[in-house]
Amino acid sequence: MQLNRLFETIYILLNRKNVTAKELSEKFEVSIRTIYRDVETLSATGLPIYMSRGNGGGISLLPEFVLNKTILSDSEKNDILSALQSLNAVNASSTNNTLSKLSTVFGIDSLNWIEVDYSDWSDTKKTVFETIKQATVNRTLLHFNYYNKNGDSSRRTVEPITLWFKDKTWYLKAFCLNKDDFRVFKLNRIQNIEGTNEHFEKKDFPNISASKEVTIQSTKIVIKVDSSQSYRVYDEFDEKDIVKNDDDTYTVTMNFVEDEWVYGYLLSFGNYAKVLEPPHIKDILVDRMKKSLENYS
DNA sequence: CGGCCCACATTTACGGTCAA
DNA sequence: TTGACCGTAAATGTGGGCCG
Repeated sequence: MQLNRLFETIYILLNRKNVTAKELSEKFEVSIRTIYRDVETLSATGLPIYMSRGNGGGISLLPEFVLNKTILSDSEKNDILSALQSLNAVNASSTNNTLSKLSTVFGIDSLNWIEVDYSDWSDTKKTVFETIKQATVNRTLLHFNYYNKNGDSSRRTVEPITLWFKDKTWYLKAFCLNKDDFRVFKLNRIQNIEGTNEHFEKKDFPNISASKEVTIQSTKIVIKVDSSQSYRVYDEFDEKDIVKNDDDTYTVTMNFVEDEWVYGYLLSFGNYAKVLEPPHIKDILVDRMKKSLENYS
């Protein structure tokens, strides 16, 4: 990967609306295939780069990106220039280095600081996650159907801000255009997600505690677990939430958003755990087990 | 003759593989 | 990492024939 080729490509794109891969390949004296690979790399940094086919087609940056001064100021353009010059002078070598410089210049925090292994996720969940990730990085609007607790669905258009992992579950912090307010969406309840090319100005998500609207109501649940499950207890909970009892059992305190998942999760301990608090969850679980029993009798 | 449609050509992107 | 080669797809351009 020739380093400054990427920078120069961007610089050319900033000054020209469109350039074909062939043209670039001739300029840089590399093959067309290499140019396409470069574009792939640039795209991976979150740069809104796209290509169009046919006569008059070629490689370009999203016009909003080039024109919008808030995204790319003159000083940032100068940054690119100086980065180019310094690279020419130093002749540095490392793709990672290039990518992080690019990210810095463009103010895009899309580097691989986090890795999510979703090999055992369903295709739907993967799609939802990937679409949100792309839209968050590129700051483009998202459309999706959202199911609330009661199973009612509504079509939403949102400005994604952050993917958020809390209590073993993924959430999306976003600005909802339908409600004209900030909202937190549970990924599991999102369906028929669609990305768009419509850009938006990034807003800062308000402090959770400052806004009641977006507070996620979690329930304090206390369970007593058999010692045979110690591997699960220490694997899945924080040490400070685990109390080892004299009778060789564990008392675990957890805070979860109460929903189907939690009931299933608690039941997954089978007869090795017992819910101590709150009473209403106890009742729900008893009810479920009774119904399960009926199914098998 | 002018306008329309269709088939074909051209230009460009896109992804895979393999060897250097 | 790159280049060479392969096939494929999509958008656009072109030319010829048909029809009113």
